Amino acid sequence: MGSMKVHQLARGFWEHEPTSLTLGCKRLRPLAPKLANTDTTTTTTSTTTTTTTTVTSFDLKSFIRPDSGPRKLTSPDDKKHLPQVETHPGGTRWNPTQEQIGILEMLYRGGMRTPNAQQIEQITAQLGRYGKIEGKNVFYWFQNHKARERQKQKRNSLGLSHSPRTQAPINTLAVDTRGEAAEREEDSPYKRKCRSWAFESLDLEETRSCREEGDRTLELFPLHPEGR
Amino acid sequence: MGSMKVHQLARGFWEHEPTSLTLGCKRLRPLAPKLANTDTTTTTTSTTTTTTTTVTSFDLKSFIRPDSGPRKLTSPDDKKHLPQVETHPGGTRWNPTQEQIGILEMLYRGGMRTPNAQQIEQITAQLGRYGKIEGKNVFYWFQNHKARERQKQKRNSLGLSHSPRTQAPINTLAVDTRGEAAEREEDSPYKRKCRSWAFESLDLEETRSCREEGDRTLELFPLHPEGR
DNA sequence: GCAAATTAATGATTTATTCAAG
DNA sequence: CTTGAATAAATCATTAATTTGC
Repeated sequence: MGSMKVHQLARGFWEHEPTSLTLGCKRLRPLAPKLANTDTTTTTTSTTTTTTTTVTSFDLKSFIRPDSGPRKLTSPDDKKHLPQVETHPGGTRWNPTQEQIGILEMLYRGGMRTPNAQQIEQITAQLGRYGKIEGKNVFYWFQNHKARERQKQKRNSLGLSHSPRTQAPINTLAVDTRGEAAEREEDSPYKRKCRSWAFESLDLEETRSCREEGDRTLELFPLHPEGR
Repeated sequence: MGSMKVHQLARGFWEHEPTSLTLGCKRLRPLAPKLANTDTTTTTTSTTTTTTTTVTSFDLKSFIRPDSGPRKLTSPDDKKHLPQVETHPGGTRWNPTQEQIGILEMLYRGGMRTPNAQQIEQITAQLGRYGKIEGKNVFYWFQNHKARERQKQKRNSLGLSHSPRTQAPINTLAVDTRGEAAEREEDSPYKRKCRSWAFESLDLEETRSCREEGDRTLELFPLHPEGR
């Protein structure tokens, strides 16, 4: 469940010791035909690794072609998933509970627009009490909410007040269903703050393959399968 | 240097154990006036900690207002940084070495456009051999390079060939200074892949304040000061 | 009443712009 | 003026609502 590992293995990766990258963990890609050209399989991800060869040097080939590739190989039954996609029980995307949304809206009304990493962590921690949630969800929520409030407001101001003015100062009374009053504030577009950041998931399959002990895979977030 | 901690403290945060979150590390927000009523405590549970008072409830106030706000409090000397921003010696932003760029361009020419988290890690690790670098740099590089190659190409096609055609098939001979041939490929805008993710930096000031031991702050990336 | 078919919301990504360090 | 960094806008893709036919 929601957890992140980032221990051993992660350290190895991120700290990029000048050594050979210790790609110790194989990464066996189930599919990945040997031909490898065009390939479009979507997901696959990975690094590819032309399978076998150990890898110790940079080996550019293994990087290119993030995904995509001919789906041959799988032959008959195709990618009808089923015995595959089961890795994560719940669903693919975050489905906020009422409490979570309530809190988020409160924060938004309070003036929060682009929380920084630390704030996101805390919010995530708190919201986690009401249901599964990750930091990225919080980040995205604010991004989306901000954008949509903005466009909603624009629509309104254009919709029922013909004069091009009355843009900023007046708090549009054309409220929608929910009270979404406070929006003015000092939204200040472009403020050049620091931004939230982190690398996530990777790919379920791959990560799985690396699993040896039971807790040192690399995943900052509870990698949700979504092979999207 | 480039490393990420994410150990002790981080685990506590991200895993959001239903317990009290142990926000041992203060977090004192310099600003954030005391007003605050409206409260709406909702949740309860720790986190936050408006400065001194221990705090045990959600306390939204401490979240809002990522930054900005009346900078009173700090009183005289202000946030003139200086003795503060020193955490990272070098400069603020990544300054790629020739080798790093060479490799990145190779990858780009090889067809890589939007590497996923795992790829970014590996690339970062390798490029780290030639100089300080973080995953976000790699991420941004690809993003920027892709965008700029695109606009450059557009400029060219419009600039020196009037016929709206000759857009795709021909490899524009109007090369700029550097060889940037391969650009065609199947760039496929919008592919809905999985994306890289991670939370970063936070804020120098705040993070610093948390510092107690010497290595268990929360920062997935070597927080670069840039108080931007 | 229910379940497939549609539509409305909105979570998640990618692309376009903008800012600013060097 | 080049380009790393960050934000905003545009999109895609799911999921929940809502409607419709039985």
